[in-house]
Amino acid sequence: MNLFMLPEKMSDNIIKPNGARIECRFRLASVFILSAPYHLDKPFDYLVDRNTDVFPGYLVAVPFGGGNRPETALVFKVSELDSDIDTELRYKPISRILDSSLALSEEAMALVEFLKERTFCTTGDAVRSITPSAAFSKLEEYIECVAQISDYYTPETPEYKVYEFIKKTKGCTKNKLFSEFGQRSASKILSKLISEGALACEIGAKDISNVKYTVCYETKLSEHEINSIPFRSMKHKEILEYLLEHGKSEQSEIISALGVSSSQIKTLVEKGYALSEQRECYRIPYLSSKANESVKLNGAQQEAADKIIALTESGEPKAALLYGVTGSGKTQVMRTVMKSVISKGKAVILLVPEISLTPQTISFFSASFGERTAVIHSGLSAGERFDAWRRIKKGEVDVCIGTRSAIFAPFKNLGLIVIDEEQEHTYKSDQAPKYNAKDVAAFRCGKHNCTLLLASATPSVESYHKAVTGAYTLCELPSRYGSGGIPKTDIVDMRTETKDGNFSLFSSRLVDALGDNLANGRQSILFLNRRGYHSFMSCPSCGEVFMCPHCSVSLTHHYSRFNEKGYLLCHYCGYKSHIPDECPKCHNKNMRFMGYGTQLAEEQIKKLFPSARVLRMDADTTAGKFSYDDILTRFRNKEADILLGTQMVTKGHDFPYVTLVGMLSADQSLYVDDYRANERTFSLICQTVGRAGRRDEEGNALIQCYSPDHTVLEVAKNQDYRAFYENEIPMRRSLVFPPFCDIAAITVTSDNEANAFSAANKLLEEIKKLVMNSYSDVRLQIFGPFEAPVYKLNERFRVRLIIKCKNNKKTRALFRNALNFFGNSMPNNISVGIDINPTTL
DNA sequence: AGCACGCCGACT
DNA sequence: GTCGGCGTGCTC
Repeated sequence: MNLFMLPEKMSDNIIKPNGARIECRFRLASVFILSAPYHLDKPFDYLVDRNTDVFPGYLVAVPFGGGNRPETALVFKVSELDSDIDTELRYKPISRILDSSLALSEEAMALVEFLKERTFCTTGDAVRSITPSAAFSKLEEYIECVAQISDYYTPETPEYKVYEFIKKTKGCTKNKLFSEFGQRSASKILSKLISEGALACEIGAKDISNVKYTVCYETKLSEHEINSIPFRSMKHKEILEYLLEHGKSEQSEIISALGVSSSQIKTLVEKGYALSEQRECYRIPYLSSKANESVKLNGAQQEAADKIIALTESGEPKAALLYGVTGSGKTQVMRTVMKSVISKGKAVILLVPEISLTPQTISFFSASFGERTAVIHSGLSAGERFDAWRRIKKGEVDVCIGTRSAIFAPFKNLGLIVIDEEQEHTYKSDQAPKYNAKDVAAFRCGKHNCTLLLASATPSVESYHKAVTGAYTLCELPSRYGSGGIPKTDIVDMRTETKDGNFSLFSSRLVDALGDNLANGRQSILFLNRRGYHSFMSCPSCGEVFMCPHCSVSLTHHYSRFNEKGYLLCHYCGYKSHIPDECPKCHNKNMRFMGYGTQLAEEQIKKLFPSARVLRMDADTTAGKFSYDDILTRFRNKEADILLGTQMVTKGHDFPYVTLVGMLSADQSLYVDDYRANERTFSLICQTVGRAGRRDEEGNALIQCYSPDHTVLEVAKNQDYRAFYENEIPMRRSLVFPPFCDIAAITVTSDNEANAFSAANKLLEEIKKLVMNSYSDVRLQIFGPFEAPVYKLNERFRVRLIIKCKNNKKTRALFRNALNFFGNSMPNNISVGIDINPTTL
């Protein structure tokens, strides 16, 4: 039985009497439907005409499902079809081929495969992240009348009415019919009339209208000829003179230069005095104009640059870690290496954290590389993103500067990938596909035989470990650039402040220092970490913080229906504890949850220094598109005395007049529910302290905290990364945290609490079974199921399994297997997701 | 995920 | 009768 549309000429497939087959008219294209959910993300085969050019990587429109609704799909294989009518009838034909300029290259296909394998995402998720998917046109079904409706239907019948409606409406879409006649009856009538041959359905895809054009004009006339024309309007003469002087010019240029209108220029074209031309144009958000100032590298910088350049010339995939404290001149080294690679005709991707992608950063690099620079970041409009992508694909660009997603920039000849501030968590995507740009970078380096350069003043423990163990080449920049030296850093014990009756956010020392700076007309930066939505519990008098006895991360407060106070939970192993009435160490009954915000700090500071000009910078004040940069510029121009903000203030902005930096509470990042708390705190302190005194004046840094004896504070005070690392690595090893394992967070979500838990338990059983049987060589340590940190979100309950594992092929196969166990029918609205090495739990 | 199909109760 | 709600099952 066959319900599909029949191929038109079945006679082509007749088998000859001697048994030899005539070459089939069709081939078979195996495709993935881009909108398919995980369990439907498998190959579907469609017929494609033998004479049509279709190759793996092409995007096509196909009819899908019972209603044959059009779907965009990715072709991954084209194969011969056995010319057997029965076989052929099993497939539907492809509707159409989408613009081949969007087709995925061989490397792009490999990247799709990579993302699917590593992040458990669907083909659609992968394709959307590596192509400018906004360029995909929407598919629509247009209904047309192709024959007279049968006399059988009199004008009163609904069939007749539908037919007439379509006849009246030009380009009637299926949705329009549905809204007019109701989905149920309309679709019934539609399929009836289509099968009777009166109507036909065609899938339309708007071709990429996303390309923007500008009009250019030029003139072939000489000055003499222009002068001899009897112009009615002097404007016309001006325009021609302008064209004579400037050569081929864009319409917008002429308009703004001469104050003329476009119709005046068009008149000249009509009269034959000027020629017009459509030129594809790009929407480029930032333009570089600054001249390239070349800076001489110092000895260590030159040495590091030479070492890395040698790697790029090896013709093999290599990786290097460029480590140097704030102000040691990493950027100069990066730029030198980039220049060297580009001079050899290769392309470079430079990834920076979102927050550092300021016009200053962009122009620093684009000044060196000029017009052949593209910028990609999340704030781009769909059109801008598409344009950048096309320029890169056409080979018009040597450097792509951008945030996470820029790692997919479609260069064909990569020579170098640089990841600045490599420890930043923004390189990990927290939406599907949950990839880490570092992993993608390593993969692409393998494909292109190019070099991966990670740069940081405070490398991640994982990366430094790789450098120490030899997987990465380590390049160190020891000395601080300039004569300022490391700022004088002091730790302020807030416990004594509390004992002395000072309950404000500012210690008396910080107040004094701020007052001095104000009096001397110098600037100060105050940093307050407000990361995370969960509060940990601590004792204000002795600084004790409740930690998980098994994981050395702080316990997090959760609400509970059974106990009004709630309880404390470890997000790594699920350890639960009741909320204590008093501090177990000093028996203080005043235990409290930590956490306060920038607004409170701003209020307090205005009370302390009514005349001070304060700029606040956090997620709230930087909501506007350019407000972030605005604030930084205003501060740099000395329009304020104090810059108060969250992590944004710590990034590598160079403020020459800042001599004082204060961290209001360094502990806030030390006791978050994360095994990387130490690493983050160290990094934050180093970066914050680095803001002070970048020029010749000595800077001062004050670090306020409740646990001044903590090792991390001690080593961060001296900016001693090596000491931090030596302290951290044995802890990671003994507690089994990365780099000594990988962490898979499996989240089961359901609108029903009990269902979520039972599904998580089923999944747990399934994983255990798999480990017992065919995956006996996979070693896992499983925790849970327990409530996810955000237990209830959007009326859905989230339950977690945390699995320590080794992220390799076999382990991923096991997870995939376990996921497929839920397989085709996910019961009761349950969904499951895996995040490997998530940044936040 | 969508969408059809089928079963059921409510209603012009 | 028919419209519209929801449960079930399928998608080349």
